[in-house]
Amino acid sequence: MKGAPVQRRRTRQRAAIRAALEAARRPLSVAEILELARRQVRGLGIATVYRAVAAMLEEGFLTPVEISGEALRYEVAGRGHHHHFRCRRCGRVFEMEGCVPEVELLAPPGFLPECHEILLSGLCRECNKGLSR
Amino acid sequence: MKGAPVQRRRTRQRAAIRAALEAARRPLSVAEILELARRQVRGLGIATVYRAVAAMLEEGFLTPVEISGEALRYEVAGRGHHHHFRCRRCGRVFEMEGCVPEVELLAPPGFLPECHEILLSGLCRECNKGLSR
DNA sequence: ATCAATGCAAAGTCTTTGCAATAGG
DNA sequence: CCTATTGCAAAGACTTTGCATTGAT
Repeated sequence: MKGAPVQRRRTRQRAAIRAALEAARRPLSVAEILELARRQVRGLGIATVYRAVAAMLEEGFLTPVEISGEALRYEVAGRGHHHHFRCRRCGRVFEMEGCVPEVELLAPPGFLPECHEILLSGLCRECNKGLSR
Repeated sequence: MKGAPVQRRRTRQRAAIRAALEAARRPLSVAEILELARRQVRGLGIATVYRAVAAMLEEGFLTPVEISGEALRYEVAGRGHHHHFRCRRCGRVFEMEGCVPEVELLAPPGFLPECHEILLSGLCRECNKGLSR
């Protein structure tokens, strides 16, 4: 159901968007991407970000990270299985390594778990430090 | 900063909304609440659902359940700590008992986890049964 | 020279708000 | 009666789409 792979073109906009996502090392929302990428491409339009993100998701460069109610975020794909930590103070979302596969044992009888997501919330290092001293 | 507790009134609309949430035994989205509650109160407006949900959140009757990207859902509060299972086939979200507190050990050094969410995805009992036979 | 990609503005969604009418206490 | 609540419609916030123009190849 998927036509030709569509030939992409390298544009300043998409390069900036890609760079922002790679540099961030954490999931970014469209608004965050726009803000960061605009530093390199002034006048960058929000629609362009949405379209670029859609294209990058399609090509598999990005993966959606859907954090609780908040705006959908995107991160560079292929970083392997991992989870996230959201800081309740600064609102940023960070990647965490490691996993606790046993969580799938929580599934009720008859249910078939195929994958899982773990999200911790609290204070990130910076905010934790800032408050405690 | 919170004025008087505000006196609530018992209306057919809110009763229907409350009943829908209690009967469902699982987190419902605003759209789901509207659909279910309309069976009892025809002409129920979506704005009323939003306002009722907001009021119920404020009084602590409901808790928001923010499942990955999808619409925010709400469930009756006070059922104790638990997690959720989302069926990728029928889209419903179920409650799961139990917990794996060790997940908080995943937090990076310096980070202070305060709470966590675990979401399993896969097939619910009905969908799993339906497919395997 | 092509046509993918862009920027702007219009169009959609979903959620919130304004307001006159309704109805609970 | 008083005013919280409702339903409708208008207003917002966020995302998608249409289209003429730009720019990568």
